[in-house]
Amino acid sequence: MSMQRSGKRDEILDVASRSVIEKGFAATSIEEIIADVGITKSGFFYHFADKNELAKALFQRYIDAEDQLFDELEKRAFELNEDPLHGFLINLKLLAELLGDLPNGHPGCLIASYCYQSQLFNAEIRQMNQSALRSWNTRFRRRLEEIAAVYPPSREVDLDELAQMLITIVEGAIITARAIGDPGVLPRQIMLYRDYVRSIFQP
Amino acid sequence: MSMQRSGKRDEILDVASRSVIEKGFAATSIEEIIADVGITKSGFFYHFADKNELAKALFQRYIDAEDQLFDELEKRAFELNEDPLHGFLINLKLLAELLGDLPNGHPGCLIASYCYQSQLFNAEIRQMNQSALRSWNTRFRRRLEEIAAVYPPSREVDLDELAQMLITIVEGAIITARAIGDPGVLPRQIMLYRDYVRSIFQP
DNA sequence: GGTTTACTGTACCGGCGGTCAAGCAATATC
DNA sequence: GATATTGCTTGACCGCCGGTACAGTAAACC
Repeated sequence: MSMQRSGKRDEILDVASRSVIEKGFAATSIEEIIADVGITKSGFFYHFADKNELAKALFQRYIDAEDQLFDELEKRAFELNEDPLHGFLINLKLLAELLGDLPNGHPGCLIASYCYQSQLFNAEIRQMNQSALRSWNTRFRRRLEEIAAVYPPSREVDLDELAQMLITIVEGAIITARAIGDPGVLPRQIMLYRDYVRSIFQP
Repeated sequence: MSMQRSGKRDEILDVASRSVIEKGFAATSIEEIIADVGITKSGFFYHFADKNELAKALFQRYIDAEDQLFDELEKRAFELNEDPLHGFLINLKLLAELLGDLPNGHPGCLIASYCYQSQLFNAEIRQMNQSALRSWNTRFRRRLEEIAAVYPPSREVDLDELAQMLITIVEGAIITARAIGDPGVLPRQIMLYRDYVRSIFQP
């Protein structure tokens, strides 16, 4: 009986993460998680003080994974074309493909999920949510500023808002995709955004 | 003591609707609703067989209100300018103003709220969700088709996807607005969509 | 005057989030 | 080889909440 240190904590996070994305945080019961993991209730509360602490850990995990994903996509895109505009357009194409290719569309976004149940969480988690969104916004805005420096925009547009538009569309598309049961919405909407960006910088 | 017929049912819906938009459905307890309304638990279950029936009624109410709102905005817009493109652009402007003007930004969208907690609800509600989104999509696509008939698009674009983009952006903007605590996101994102539409039909 | 409508009152059930105290086996430290 | 620490288990318990069951009641409608 090999007793790996702290093995159950990760198992809890794995099981909980799947359940939360599928059913939402509120509908994910601790009793269900511990049954899946094969652990007792006290075992759960040994690792997490309460359900909020579980939410926090899940959230941090999700944000880190998304950050890494964005990093990799950006890197691959700009390896293919180092021009700021065309690199970004490739980046968007890769993003569209990735989000369209996942098993059943995108698994859903914890940001939005948590946002709609914000009263279930404390200020700390809402703060994490906010700073994650801001950091993604900054990431995309910087890319857009690099583009604008080389390709003067055909009409005046606020680059911060344009960066926010990508996040907005991804969040919104996840919702509509789930609601109408068509995972194709996500890649198609990203491609529309891509078309819009191109129309601004390369009319 | 004037006993108006079925008065409490509406009161329940009013109170519940406020709470659901603010906190989410799961975090809205029946006990809290009945305390606010000043009713007993049995009184609640006289009107609604279970919490799911409450969700259904709230949802139908929300969809009807949104439908009416879209109707009015459209009517006002096309009274100001009957050209399909300019009428639609005014329609979007009015929508942006309305959503930016509401007390604390938009109160939130039940569609998305329910979407992220879909396992809490039964197939009937998911069906309502789906058909509401489809009908809004059709509404906007028809407008875009009328525009395309007069203003041939500068580049090929799927009008159904373009219609879906508006819904996607509104849903997404509600989320980002809430998450970063800036109600201005909603009108600004709609105005970006407006700019995109104009760039397609009137480059 | 009888039925229907719109509730109230009371009592109860099971699931869930959460708490508390004690114990125990494996590992790390002295 | 004793001792502390880590990572749990066992088990008992609390209060809130969704939901059920059923009897009663006052007004409104026919």
